[in-house]
Amino acid sequence: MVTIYDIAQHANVSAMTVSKVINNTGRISEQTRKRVKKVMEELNYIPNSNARSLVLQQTKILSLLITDITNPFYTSLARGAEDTAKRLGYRLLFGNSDEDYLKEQDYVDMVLSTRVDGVLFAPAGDQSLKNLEKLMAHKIPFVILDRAVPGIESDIVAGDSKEGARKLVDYLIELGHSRIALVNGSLEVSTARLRYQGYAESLKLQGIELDHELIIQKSYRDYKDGEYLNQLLSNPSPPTAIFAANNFLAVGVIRALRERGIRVPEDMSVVCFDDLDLSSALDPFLTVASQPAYLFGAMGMQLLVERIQGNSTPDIRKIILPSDLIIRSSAQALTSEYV
Amino acid sequence: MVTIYDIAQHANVSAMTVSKVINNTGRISEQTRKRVKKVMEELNYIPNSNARSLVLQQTKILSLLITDITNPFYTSLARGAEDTAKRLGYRLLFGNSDEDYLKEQDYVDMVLSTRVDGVLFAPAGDQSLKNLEKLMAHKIPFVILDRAVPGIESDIVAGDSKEGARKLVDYLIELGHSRIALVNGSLEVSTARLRYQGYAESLKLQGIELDHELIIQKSYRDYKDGEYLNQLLSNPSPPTAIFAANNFLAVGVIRALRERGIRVPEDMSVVCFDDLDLSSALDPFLTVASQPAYLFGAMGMQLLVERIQGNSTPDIRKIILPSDLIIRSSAQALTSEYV
DNA sequence: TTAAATAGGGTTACCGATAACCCTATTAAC
DNA sequence: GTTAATAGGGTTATCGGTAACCCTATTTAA
Repeated sequence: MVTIYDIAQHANVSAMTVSKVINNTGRISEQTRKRVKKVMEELNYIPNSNARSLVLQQTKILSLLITDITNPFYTSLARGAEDTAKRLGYRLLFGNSDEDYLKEQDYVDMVLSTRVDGVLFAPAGDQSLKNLEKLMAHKIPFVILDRAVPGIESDIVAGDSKEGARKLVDYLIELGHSRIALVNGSLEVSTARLRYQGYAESLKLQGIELDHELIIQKSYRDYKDGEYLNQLLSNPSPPTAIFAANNFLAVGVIRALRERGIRVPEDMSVVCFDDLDLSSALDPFLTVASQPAYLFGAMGMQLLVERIQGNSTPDIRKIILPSDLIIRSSAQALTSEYV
Repeated sequence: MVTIYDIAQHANVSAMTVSKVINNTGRISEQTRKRVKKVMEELNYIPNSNARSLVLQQTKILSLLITDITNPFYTSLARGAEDTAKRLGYRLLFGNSDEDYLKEQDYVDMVLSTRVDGVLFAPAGDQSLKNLEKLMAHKIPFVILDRAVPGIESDIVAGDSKEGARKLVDYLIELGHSRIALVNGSLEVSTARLRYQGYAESLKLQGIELDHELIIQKSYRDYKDGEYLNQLLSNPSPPTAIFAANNFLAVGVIRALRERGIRVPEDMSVVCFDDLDLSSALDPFLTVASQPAYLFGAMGMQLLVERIQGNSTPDIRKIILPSDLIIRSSAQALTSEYV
């Protein structure tokens, strides 16, 4: 590999002069500058950012950790983060925790040893606390995305899960439903808790009693097994609508319903959090509370870089992005079947 | 940040001894080893991989470049690559070219300055040649994914685009269609060329004349504008089926058809390359030639690491993964409307 | 005319880790 | 009892780049 010393030799200057040309610092005559640049091109010089990082104590690498790279919500978020990072002159190291604390921990160690300048962190859940504390202990700036973690005070970009849930459940109630099931993620995840709260509040405000028999808890990821539906359906007074706490769970619910010969929305209404992008483009079917995923990434990155460059207030900033009720056809009025 | 010198001081040994403990090299007594390890834990030591990379001349970072992070094909591929990289002890730097040669070039420069050990490269198209040559000039090992680039001889993992296209078109012909349109990606992309060839061959073998009026060329990404459909539909003898060269194009085609009040499959059959994962799970609708995306990433990564570690033959390896015809309901027999 | 300022560029030490080699007590061998 | 091995650990140079400081010739100001 070509180094500044090679350039220096060919251009008949010192290595320091080459460094100055590269960084546009110091005093260099136009003549030498041109000569050096020419040699750099001829030799195809590419700076070694490891060496540079070592002395500058900054890598210009940021890192983005998401919990599921196959979920369209996170890929849109990733695109927002990447676009913004690039615009601001940073490289981006991706990581995928698969909702697994151990993978997350591995990833944190890796990130620390890479000495990244900052981390955009979508936590797997409350137990991510330990991993985030590790980042803090090493003074790595980070911004949390999507899921708050109790015990951590930091910049955060999240959605309004409670409000979104309320919108969805309100909508179902408006349609005449009162037996509404909730298929939720783990309560170790803040968004699942908030969506539960939104669900509960909405019911309460409408005078509908909360029935714990109608609440299922799963993981946001394992949507394939629809076993739990049997429990819901064998209820003496089964639900007429299901609120799935995220897109994957909704897909699981709908598949499982269809396998049992239950039609959506004719026999069962289904709504969920997070849109399905391509799916919805292909077939506008699912009624959802859609979150501006791209913005999550873009704004998070913006906050992170501001924090790193020190041109943000020391105050912690919490950005809550609204979600949007998109009414399509997976839920219908309960009375319509009698029409 | 804690360094080996801090550890050395606290443990009352030299920095070299610490290094030896970390790497399990040299001769160190069990006693000192334990003492050093204890200090490392107490001080929360994390090795600086930049410093290590500098002297070892290897970073243990690999890089994955894809052309569209929102396309489920590439995210599955990415997951395969990441899982495998992790298993083999490498970190992964992601990049997203958005099918743009310039972004791709930026990314190559970044990758070079990071001194990654190797690159998994899904080229934007034939003009990626220049970017790949740059990697070669700097002796960075790489494996090409998905799209061959004329002029580059390297390890590659790709799908059997011609065969997949043939299967799809054969199937349409079997269903009685003979006016079959092709909505293709840019011919600067090898997969688009091969899918065209498969299409053409299939028609020829069945004695159907190829009609250039039925062939549309777009980019794999810009599926939103359905303008071209007007051209197809105003044909004196319009198509009864459309073969879209990838999933995004198919979504665009179907949306545009529906906007025009044309039903799929009743009025128009549609098939395409690449599955839609979640979409298909939700609603098994699109008939597709599905590629094992995860395997693309996993095998590519495997090849790359073997190449880097030098335990592969010097011969170039080309792995062609088959695609699978999945018959669902977006295409139907032409005659059925007369039934 | 002379001192001070400036332009243009070089020296040196250091970032954190490792390779290659060296040194000194023990221990083993004869 | 002496020599050769070996265990256990230290020294030094180096990876590629940059900060801080230094040096010298020319220019500028008085």
